[in-house]
Amino acid sequence: MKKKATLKEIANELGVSISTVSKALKGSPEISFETTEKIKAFAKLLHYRPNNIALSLKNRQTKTIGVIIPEIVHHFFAEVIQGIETYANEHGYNVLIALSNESFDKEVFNIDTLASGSIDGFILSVSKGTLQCQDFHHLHETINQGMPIVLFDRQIPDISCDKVIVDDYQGSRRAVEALLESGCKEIALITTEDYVDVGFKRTQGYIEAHIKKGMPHKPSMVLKVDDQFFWEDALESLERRIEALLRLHPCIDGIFGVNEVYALTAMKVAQKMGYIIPKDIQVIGFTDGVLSKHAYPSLTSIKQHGKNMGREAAQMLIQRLESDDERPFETKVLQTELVERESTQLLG
Amino acid sequence: MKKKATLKEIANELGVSISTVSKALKGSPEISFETTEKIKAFAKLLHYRPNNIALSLKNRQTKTIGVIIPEIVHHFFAEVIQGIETYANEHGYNVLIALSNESFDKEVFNIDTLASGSIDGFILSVSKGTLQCQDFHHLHETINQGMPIVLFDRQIPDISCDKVIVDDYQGSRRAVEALLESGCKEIALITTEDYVDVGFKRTQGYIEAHIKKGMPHKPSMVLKVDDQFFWEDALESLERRIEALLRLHPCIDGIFGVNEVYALTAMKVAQKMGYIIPKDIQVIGFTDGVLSKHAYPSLTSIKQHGKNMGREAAQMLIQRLESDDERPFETKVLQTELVERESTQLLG
DNA sequence: TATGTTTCCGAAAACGTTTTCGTGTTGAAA
DNA sequence: TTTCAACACGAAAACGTTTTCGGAAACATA
Repeated sequence: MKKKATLKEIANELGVSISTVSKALKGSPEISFETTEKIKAFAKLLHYRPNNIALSLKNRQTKTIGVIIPEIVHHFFAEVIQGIETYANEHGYNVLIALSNESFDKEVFNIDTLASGSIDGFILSVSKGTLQCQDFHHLHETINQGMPIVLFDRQIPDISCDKVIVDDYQGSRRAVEALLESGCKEIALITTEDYVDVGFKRTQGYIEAHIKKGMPHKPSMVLKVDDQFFWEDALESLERRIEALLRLHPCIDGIFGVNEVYALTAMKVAQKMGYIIPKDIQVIGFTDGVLSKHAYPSLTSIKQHGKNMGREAAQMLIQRLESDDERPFETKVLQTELVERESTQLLG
Repeated sequence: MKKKATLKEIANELGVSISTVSKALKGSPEISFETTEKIKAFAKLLHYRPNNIALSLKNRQTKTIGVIIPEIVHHFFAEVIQGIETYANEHGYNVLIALSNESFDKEVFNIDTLASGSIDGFILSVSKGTLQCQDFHHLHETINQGMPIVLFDRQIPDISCDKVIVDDYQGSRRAVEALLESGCKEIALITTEDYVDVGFKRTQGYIEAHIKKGMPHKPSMVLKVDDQFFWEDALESLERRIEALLRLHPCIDGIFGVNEVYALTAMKVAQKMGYIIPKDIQVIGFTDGVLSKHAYPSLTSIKQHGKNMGREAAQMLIQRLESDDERPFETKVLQTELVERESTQLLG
């Protein structure tokens, strides 16, 4: 590896001072035309590129915000990042992304490395690993250290920072209500274990919808899937469990999946078993992503407006970065939208 | 925003020197036990976190590699990043991701900001915008500046750096040959415009397969889609064009899509028109991602081994970073694999 | 000639850290 | 008492910038 050119080298070669080089390169009127030209030409020859890191050392800010997400394949996270990027770029900030891969250790590591100089603030969605071990010391440390954090999507209590979340409860309730209103009597729920906050809330919405409509909800119609590890045959295992559920309850005429994959897999299993979608069984998923759109039949789902979420998060962070007053921390709750496609026959 | 604690502050408060604080915090035996304890306690109180940026200024390296990808929603890119991360972490490097959103300007901007201090080297897949305007000055500058680059997936000629690519030509040829061998007579191709390198190569493979098998290939069976802009009704437009193609050639009994979405959409349209997959029409897609797996019927496709690609890229980059000798630049060509699922009835 | 005003440039500090090389104090061995 | 090592700590340089301040030279004015 060649080493990089510096102001000092240019200055030495040309027999001028470092300050002169710096000013010339910035086009300062202090420096004469000839000197400026000479320096610029030589800098170009050496492929000089200023070292911003030295700069941020001086300025104590990097104009960069760090985003840490648990997973990159997730369409929802991709949308959020789009939203963050758009807003951040409009306001002169750059965005850097790092992955936690749902692991507590990697989350801590990434926060540590980024927090120490590379960025001005964080936008992050905590990993499942962190949610499980309930260890938030890294977040507290970062906040105490004076670096603002905005949490999105996955909620955690007892942490003092801005948050943007989706109204999972409402969204899920409306979806299940819509199914009930369109005539479904027996709606299965495919959800995660309760320690995943969003899974829990969506489950709550499912239950509340039944209560509100005066319908009974049977716990045996709820399938809780532990998706902690993405082992090889996770999908097959899921399919088998769904098939068992459908065999056990032939009366099922509606399925609500707490995410795209659950809903889609359920639809696939049902189709293989001979059910016609949406005639025999109607299906709704949470999180509106590529899978829903490209499925056959395409999947009715609850859209989370990931871009908005990203925008909101970026806005909250940048506001806090650029003001000195200590405003109280906010929590923004974003509403969802029911996008109807071919997997349902809803009313209205 | 609170300001961050520094060594100097700790030193002043405790009436010792900066060097003493630094050494104490690092657990140097030079410093007495009591002093060390006192300093550590106080540092904790102040939520001190060392500023790595100052360090990388000294060391002239950051142990971080930058990855720039055109899009984040793409499953293939996600896999590549997984591969990069795994290898990089194993070798003590951190990974930072930035997005170009297929835009030339953003690619340049990201390279500029990252290149100036934050990272030691790049792994990147050039944006479509860059491919179109054919302006590679930012890459040349970065390389000349002494920062190594590894290009992956999308090829560009005349640029001196390491590259990792998929054998698009072979992969595509094998897929089409497999279709022909299983009895297909009329295979439609859905591909991109030729300026997208991978699209072009996959098209070549399609043509060569026909030539090798002594089958005629009709240009009218090839649908070239311009996917440069993801405008609102891109999908509907694609569907209409595929439908038109199928109506024009009722004899079509095989479809090869140059990516997941093309193949999947084709399958969906065919199903809507009453064709049974794979009995009436067999379908294969390039790029094996989530969509293929979750489709119904699931899609036979050409797996690109994104993780391997990421590993290879990371390995090449780190090797170059850690050795001084100027090895000649390499280009690694990775083979593909045909993953058979439900959308085909291949032989053997 | 003496004074003021440009014009052009350099010295030096600052940012936060690590590290090398002192230096002063102790205690022990000669 | 002298000599030496061990110990505990500090001073200062270095990394690459920007910026403030100052100063020398050239020129114009009185």
